[in-house]
Amino acid sequence: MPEGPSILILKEKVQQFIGEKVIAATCNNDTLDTEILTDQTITAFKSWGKHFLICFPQFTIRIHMMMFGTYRINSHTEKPPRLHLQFEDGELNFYACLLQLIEEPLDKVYDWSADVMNPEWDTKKAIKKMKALPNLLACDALMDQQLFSGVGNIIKNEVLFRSRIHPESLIAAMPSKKVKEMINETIRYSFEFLQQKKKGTLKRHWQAYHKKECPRNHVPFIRKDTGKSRRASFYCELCQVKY
DNA sequence: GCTAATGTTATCGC
DNA sequence: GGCGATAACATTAG
Repeated sequence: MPEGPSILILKEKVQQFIGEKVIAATCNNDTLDTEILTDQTITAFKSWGKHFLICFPQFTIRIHMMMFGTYRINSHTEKPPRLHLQFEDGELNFYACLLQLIEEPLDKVYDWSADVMNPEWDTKKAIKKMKALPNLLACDALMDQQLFSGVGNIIKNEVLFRSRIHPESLIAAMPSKKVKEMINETIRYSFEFLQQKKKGTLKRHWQAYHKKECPRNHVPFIRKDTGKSRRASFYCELCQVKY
């Protein structure tokens, strides 16, 4: 279900529960002791990349949707939710996700400047981190959640196509101007993704992801599992330069 | 009915 | 112990 932008949409949709007290909570496996949630009041919803964070006064619940995670707000499906939060007036349900209790302060756990959609995003820091990885490929860099938290396979493919970079390019071989261009496009496209996802027009505007041919010169796209993660890349050998 | 897919973590073998 | 490769998990549109 989610790359970073989809988590921002979730965060927006649950704003009504801030300040609400959990009157009951359940978990359909034993990955979280939900007893600690009873009578606790939600102080905030936060996100770091693909992590969705439900904040309580003394701790935070981390939710990761993986590939197939879903949620329902003030409704539920026929299946028992992984996490169910019952409020006086409403309910929140999460399915097929990973749950984790965080007891440390979030600022100690998360580097907010690594989240491509966070206002604290830090391009210079990202470049510095990439320089420490001499064999890093562009496709792996974008998928690395420590470098570009929130980027998934869709954003990766669209960014590489739009900035005309071959997925198997060596970051260290790219001119610094090109690296910056890739980073700027990552931020820009992530927000475009957000707007289009909200409008329901996301798929319609894909230029590379799952596309058959290059919209620039109409040659067939190469589809190849690339990089350490071996995730599918869709790219044009004519216009995407391999550094 | 089968396949593939927006992802991460655990485990195995070297 | 560290590394990479592989398996495991879980959902649903097409």
